[in-house]
Amino acid sequence: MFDTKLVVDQGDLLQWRSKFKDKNESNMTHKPTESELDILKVLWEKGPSTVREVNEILSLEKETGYTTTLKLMQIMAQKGIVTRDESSRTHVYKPAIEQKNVQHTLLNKLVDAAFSGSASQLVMQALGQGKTSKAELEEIKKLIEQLEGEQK
Amino acid sequence: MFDTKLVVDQGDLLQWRSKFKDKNESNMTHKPTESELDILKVLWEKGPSTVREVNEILSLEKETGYTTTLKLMQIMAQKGIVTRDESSRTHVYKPAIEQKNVQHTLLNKLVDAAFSGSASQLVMQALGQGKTSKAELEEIKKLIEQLEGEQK
DNA sequence: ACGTATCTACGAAAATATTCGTAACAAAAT
DNA sequence: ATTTTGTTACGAATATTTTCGTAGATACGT
Repeated sequence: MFDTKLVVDQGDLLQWRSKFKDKNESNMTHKPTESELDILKVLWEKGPSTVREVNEILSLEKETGYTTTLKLMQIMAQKGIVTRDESSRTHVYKPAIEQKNVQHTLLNKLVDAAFSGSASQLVMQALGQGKTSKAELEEIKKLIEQLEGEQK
Repeated sequence: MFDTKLVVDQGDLLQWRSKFKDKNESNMTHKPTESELDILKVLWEKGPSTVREVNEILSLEKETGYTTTLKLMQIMAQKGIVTRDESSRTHVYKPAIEQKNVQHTLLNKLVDAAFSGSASQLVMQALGQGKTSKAELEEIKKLIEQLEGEQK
């Protein structure tokens, strides 16, 4: 028997794994990379956009080559983080994951990684920065009261 | 005139920049990598520790080679993220940056990256997860009231 | 029709982060 | 004294993320 087909190096294996993931766990908790998140941010805020539009906005912050943005968005499409409308020549991309979901994932990661798992620590640190307006504080207080009511 | 010394490629330049940073901005906002953060977490929680101790704890979560942990901690020492006591043969490492600082940095990064700059959005999302006890909610409410008092 | 601008696809280089093998040495055990 | 164990240092291999150059195709202006 030949075993040629069974010879697989680790690199291939890892690549295969991530492809598998992509296909089968489309509703998993995506962890966009930092650059990907930058792009998502634009799409969430501005709605469906072309590569050029996204690149223009990113360029305000940071020198960013057009093909760099293009490539990233292509990768994101492949990963299922965004979808794109290819009906016209210049494709239009939109997010395929909700901002809420990503917030949820990253928040938990942060709580776990830097706040010893204590969400309230994180909240207090966040409030302590003085960036929160009186109205927002009121709103948060309301939420807390509501939550306290729910708890038995 | 010779201009040989002025020929510098981009790779070198970037490397030089990061070295410069390391030397001169020791109190800058360090952005530990994910692995580095894992290690810091242990050091913050357990206090000064040896590589073996850290590695043992990390191994509970995830297969982690001893020399991998060692190398990471050496790099961190070089970056100034940790310091180490070399007086005995087995070095003892301790954090050189405060958990508060890292929390602050990462929190701001997250607010900016995923919450469109709105800290209150983040807070509400965090509270909404139902992971916060009644006592903690009370504490947060007190903080809010205190903050409201301060604001003119 | 021709040239210019714009777009996608793609591969590969560069930058960054992580993992690990090996050597050298010191301490401890036998 | 010799072996075994534990430790650091270090370089290199892997993996991941980011950047970019180039080719080919399509639209647009003249």
